[in-house]
Amino acid sequence: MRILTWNINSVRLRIDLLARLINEANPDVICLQETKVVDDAFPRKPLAALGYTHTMIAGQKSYNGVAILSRLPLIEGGVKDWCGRSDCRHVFATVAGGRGVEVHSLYIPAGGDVPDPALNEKFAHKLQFLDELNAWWPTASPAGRPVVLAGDFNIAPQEHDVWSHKQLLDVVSHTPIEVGKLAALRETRDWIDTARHFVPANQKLYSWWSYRAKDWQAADRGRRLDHIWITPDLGGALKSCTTLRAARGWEPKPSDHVPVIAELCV
DNA sequence: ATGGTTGGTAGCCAA
Repeated sequence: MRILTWNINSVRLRIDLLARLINEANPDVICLQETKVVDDAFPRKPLAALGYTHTMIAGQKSYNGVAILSRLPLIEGGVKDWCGRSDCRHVFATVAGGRGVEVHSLYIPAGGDVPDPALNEKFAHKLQFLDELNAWWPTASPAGRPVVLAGDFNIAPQEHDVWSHKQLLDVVSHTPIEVGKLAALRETRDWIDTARHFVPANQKLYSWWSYRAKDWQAADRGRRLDHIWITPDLGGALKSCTTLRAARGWEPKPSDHVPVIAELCV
């Protein structure tokens, strides 16, 4: 089973790039973030024509929005709300058949610009969101069920998940407080970071490059914000994890995030 | 030190 995650930054604007991605990566399950569309206007028809007839979608006007698209039937799915908001950042569903893998598409708040929760409500929201996830995961989903947690976490946890560790220590996405909370989240289930399972910690690895750079490829000031985590019971099934760096240059109008794909023998 | 771009949607807000 090939599971892909992508912050698509508008599913309607990039439906043709999504078709290209499907053609190149051949995923069975697709987790999207920042779909930016209400459910009634989600482009279901072109995706059904490509074989993705099973969907779990939570969207709203203008902002956020997550989805799971699958070739295999989805069962027992739902939407999770955090921080008392219904802002469409988390959907989940179990993929029928095989080992019954539970897949989550997650969009953690970006957190604004100022890395101080007392001065910046968005950063406070991000930290509270992480605290609530940390409290929930130890009790979530039935024991014994394998889980894939995929999405835009908006945090680059390791030194070489950013272009300059020193220069980004005070930049939201790489500050010690949020990195610490993400480390706590990893401990809730002993999650395996699938990308780093295959790429050594001393090697740079990014999934996002800002639109603001004149030449993203030349500057290469990226961050690894997009992740696919799996529970340890899937460790033996993990065959590969690929970050599609080339997608940052796809025309027209690439997303600022690139897809990440994990391959599991389940 | 600062500003740089993009998407959704109609004013700026969010990333």
